[in-house]
Amino acid sequence: MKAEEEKKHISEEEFLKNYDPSEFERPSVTVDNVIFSIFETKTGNYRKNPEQNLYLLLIKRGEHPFINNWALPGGFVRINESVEESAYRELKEETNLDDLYMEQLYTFGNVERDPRMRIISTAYMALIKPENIELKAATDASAVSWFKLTYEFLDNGKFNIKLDNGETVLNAGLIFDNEERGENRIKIAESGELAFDHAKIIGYALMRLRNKIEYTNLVFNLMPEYFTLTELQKVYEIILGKELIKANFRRKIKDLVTETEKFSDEAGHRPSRLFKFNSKVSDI
Amino acid sequence: MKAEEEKKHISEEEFLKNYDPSEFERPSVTVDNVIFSIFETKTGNYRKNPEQNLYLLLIKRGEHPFINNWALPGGFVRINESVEESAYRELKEETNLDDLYMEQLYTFGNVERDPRMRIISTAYMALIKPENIELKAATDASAVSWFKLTYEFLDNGKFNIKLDNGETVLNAGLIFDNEERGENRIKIAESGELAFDHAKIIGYALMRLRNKIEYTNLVFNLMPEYFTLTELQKVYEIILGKELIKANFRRKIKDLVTETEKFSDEAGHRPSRLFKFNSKVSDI
DNA sequence: TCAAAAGTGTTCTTAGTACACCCATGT
DNA sequence: ACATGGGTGTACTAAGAACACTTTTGA
Repeated sequence: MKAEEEKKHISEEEFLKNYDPSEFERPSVTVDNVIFSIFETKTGNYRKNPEQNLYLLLIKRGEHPFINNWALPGGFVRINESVEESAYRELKEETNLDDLYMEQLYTFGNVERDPRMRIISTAYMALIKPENIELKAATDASAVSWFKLTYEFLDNGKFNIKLDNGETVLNAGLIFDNEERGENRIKIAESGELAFDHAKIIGYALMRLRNKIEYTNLVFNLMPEYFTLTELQKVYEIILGKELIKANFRRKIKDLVTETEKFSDEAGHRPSRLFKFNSKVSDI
Repeated sequence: MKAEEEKKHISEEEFLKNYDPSEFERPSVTVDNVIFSIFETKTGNYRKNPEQNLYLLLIKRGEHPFINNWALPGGFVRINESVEESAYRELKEETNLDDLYMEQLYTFGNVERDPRMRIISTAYMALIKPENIELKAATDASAVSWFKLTYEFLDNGKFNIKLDNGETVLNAGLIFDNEERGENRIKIAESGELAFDHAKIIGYALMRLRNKIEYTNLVFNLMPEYFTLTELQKVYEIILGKELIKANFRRKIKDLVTETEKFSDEAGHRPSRLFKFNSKVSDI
């Protein structure tokens, strides 16, 4: 590497040849993907806009442990792929998509988080555009399903997540504990048939999404190419969990979007101009 | 776990007994700590305040690979400790401190990041108060040293870091590439005798510190119990890399600090009131 | 006396909040 | 006609930026 090293008794090359990688007992490493998207559902009323909701992709486990519980899609990091490649590969296996946003969320490394053995898992958060959804059929006897995600904050640091795919409803309860550091800042009060510590991971992802939507252009990754400003506002409202005032919202995001000449029709009210995003923002 | 599982052919208990954890070839997992502190150096001029600087703790490697280069303190995650415990243990081994702030930074998982073997490393950023520094003597023939850290942004996404411990000067060059995702967003142009990808990790930590100082109370962890507002402002200025206007700065942080009845003396100018921090801010 | 830093006040600009109003559409 | 959402204006408040000035100290 550096000239001075050549002078040492053994060279780096020689050192590497003699290095024994089995010297340390190793944990396994997996990735888990928290995949969000926004879908809309038509309402009965011809005047009303379709209802938009936040959705999360889960897989029903076909094996022990946590058999028949729901889990985040993920898998083991292979020895010849980077952690990111691994997350991306798993994501593609589940969603068949290329055009998506992915960011590393957090690495969960508590000793007892998997009953099988010591597993450290790096979680990723992915956002995919609704127009791109093309869900792969369930593989190896395990079901894949999008769950509508709603959540509410309670008073004493508690935080409930509800996941509903039309058949199954999962209710998870989380607790913030500011006395704790790192991974244990969020504790699972009620796992609600979510496997492993995945309720906690989902909680982390939600918080990350909530925070970053305020100061980045993350939403962009949840929107189709053309969208109305009301649709955009609704996505913000869903993620932030509060209503926004239209005029103020529009002033705030006006530099992020570009007006087009297209309009949405098919509505029992005044047609709405379609917009596009015009830039990205760095987000380290 | 759940009642329905009991009905399955094999129980979870039985499943775990037969589970073979050696089924997958596993990467090794390490932690690396980016440990920052602020030290002050007296100036010759009796009127002037001491100069404050940002420092970073590095270890001189006594072994291949990267022998004689400087590296972040860290080590392997043991099979019976969480990743956070591991980072904390390493931190204590190096600094002997309890009272510190630590947060997970990022997990670096590129395949070729360690020439020995496949190593995934979870990096942590730690902030320690200058009053607490009690540096452990160098262990196992490797030197431990605080490096003064300065940095500058260049035009085309480039970013230079200079580390100086009085004897050795390390110059690292990093490049932001917004086309890339995740770990590869920052590339190493010049490693400057920093081992492995540690220049990149330091770059990540610096960016994190810069960003979070704006919307959290992280600085608190770099300040002594009592401090003047000018000292506090200087710490902000060092980390943000720009000068701030005194009156505006004081208005901005006025709710974070509490006035005390103490004053700093020993100066060739008007004595300065000492303040304390009064609250913490959550920072997920 | 004076350099250095402590400490406060003023003015202008920008961003955020709340609310009120009019417009266009399909049934 | 009318419910629904599209679209814009106004008025107030809070936060941010730039600058100017006074005060206090030790040598």
